[in-house]
Amino acid sequence: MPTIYEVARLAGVSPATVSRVFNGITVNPDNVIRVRQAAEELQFIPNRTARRLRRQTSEVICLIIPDIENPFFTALARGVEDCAHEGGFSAVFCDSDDQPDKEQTYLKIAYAEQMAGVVLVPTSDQPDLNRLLKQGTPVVAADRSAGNPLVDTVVLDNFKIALMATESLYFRGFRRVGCITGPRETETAQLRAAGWRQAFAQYHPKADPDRFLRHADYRVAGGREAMESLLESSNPPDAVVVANNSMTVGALEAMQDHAISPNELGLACLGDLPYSMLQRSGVQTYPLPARALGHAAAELLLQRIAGDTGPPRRLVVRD
Amino acid sequence: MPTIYEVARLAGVSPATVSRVFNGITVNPDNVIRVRQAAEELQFIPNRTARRLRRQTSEVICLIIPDIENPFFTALARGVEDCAHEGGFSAVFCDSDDQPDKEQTYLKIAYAEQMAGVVLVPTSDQPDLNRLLKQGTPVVAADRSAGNPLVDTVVLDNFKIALMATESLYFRGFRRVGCITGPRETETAQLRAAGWRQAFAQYHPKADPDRFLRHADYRVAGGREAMESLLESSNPPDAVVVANNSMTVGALEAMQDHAISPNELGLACLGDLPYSMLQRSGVQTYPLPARALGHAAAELLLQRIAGDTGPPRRLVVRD
DNA sequence: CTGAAAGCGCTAACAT
DNA sequence: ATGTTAGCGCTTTCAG
Repeated sequence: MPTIYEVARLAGVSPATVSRVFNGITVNPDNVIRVRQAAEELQFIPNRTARRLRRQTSEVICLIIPDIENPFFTALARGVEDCAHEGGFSAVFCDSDDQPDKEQTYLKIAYAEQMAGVVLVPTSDQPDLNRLLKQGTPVVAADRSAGNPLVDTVVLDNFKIALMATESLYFRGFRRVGCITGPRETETAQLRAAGWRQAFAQYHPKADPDRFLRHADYRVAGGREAMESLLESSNPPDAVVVANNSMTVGALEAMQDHAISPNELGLACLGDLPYSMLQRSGVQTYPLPARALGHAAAELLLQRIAGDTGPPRRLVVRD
Repeated sequence: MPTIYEVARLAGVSPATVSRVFNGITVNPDNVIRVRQAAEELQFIPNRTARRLRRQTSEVICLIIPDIENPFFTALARGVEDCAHEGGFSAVFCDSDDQPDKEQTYLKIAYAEQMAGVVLVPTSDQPDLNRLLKQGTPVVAADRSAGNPLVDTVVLDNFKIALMATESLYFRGFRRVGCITGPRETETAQLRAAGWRQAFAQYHPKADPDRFLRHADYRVAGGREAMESLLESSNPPDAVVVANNSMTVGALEAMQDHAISPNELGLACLGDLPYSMLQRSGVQTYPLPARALGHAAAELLLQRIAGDTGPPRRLVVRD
């Protein structure tokens, strides 16, 4: 591993000059050339560890997501990566696997590795960000808030998305639109349910919405059970808004078991179905702009890294 | 950011002792306790950058995949992450986005960041691994080889998987099984086609297999076009082996356009279809053990990191 | 078992 | 514009 010193010797300059060349600081053009040649010859790449130790920061940002196998989060990751790239940063991804302690581990690593910043899709309600923030490493919460008033948050307009999906089902002529949303304690699930509630209340001011609402776990099996439960209720809905892609698949399975087609029972799905197959199944999908979400979160993060110290912001990504 | 020195002062010992405590080196139990307390009090976390600079290596391994939105690679990532975790390492993921220059960038970063090792799913034929290898950073190629006889390689048995998928279609009674495989220059695509060829030749010793084979790009649209092309040929197959999940979706779309059901035209898909929906569509799927592949690759990598200097190995993951 | 001290490779004052 | 030098925080000889 050649160092700056060897390059300096070969180029006949001081190490500082080599450093300057690699940091774009004004240097005599002649020397620039000689340094570049020497570096080329030695296959020199600046050691980032040393640089980082000296500078106390890196050019790497870290994205922590709860599930690397979920297309929503990988699309988000793409957005982060794209933005980081545009800004001259690299992005690395970590999978907290929906486990708060793994999340904590990766937060520690981000701290100990002196990452330039962190985009976090929180899996725990109160991730411990103190160390990171105290050290001055900016953190942006994406998709859901981190339960910390100090960190920036970038989210979707979950309420409105659900509201519109519900209304569109009514416009299509359905009469009683139910809802399958995510876990009770999850912010996005609450907001999506709230959006549905608003539309529902408008059409059925006297009805009890809870009879047409189910909480599930954002997974296929949960969606299936929830749909079963709705179908078996005394006064089943004739259409359902499902709060994410996986549960929609489960819902479709349940319908298939009951030999009900999406034409009879209307279905609106929040989030992309990864394969266009399903789009053809008659299910109305409302793609969530996951990539834009990631991009916006990273953009805000880069601003913070660049020194923006304004008050914490809450951004809503519209598309 | 408290340092080892502050902990040392608070604990009334030398920095070296603090270091030893954090590295599991024998230290007087009393001192261990005092150090731990002091560290706790100061919220001390050892600075990995400094450690890394000193030790010239880290406890982080890096996985570079060509597409973070492809479920095959994310499953592979999970395998890597699991294995790293078991071995006390952390894993970070990078997305080369199928672009050789991005791949190169991330390889440079892995070098400059002194990652402990790299699992690479190569996107270019000849990624430049010299620096990494010269420095002694082990690299394991996963899924396809890196065109470098010096690096370990962990792959699936693509030939056999395709062979078996083809045969199973014949067993089910189909008479002419065609094949849609990946890009001509891609190793996995070649091997899968070869597996199909072998079975095909057995049933049709005199036929020209190329009339029943299509190369596409491993994507939905490509699969669709390939299926169109097969359907419109003069003597279309009555069943098709499709070399990956995305192309299978495309193939199904084409069939839907022609109002052909998977019962009339048999379909075998290499790789999981992410949503069980499709499993119900009558398509026979041959799940690829992507997670096991990632796990095996990481396992081999950790062995190398631990000092195993045996000759380069080529592992075939069976399940 | 413990401490002192050197040094990993780089950057950023400070001088020149 | 360039060189000298002092660290960044840690680990690891080397003495004791």
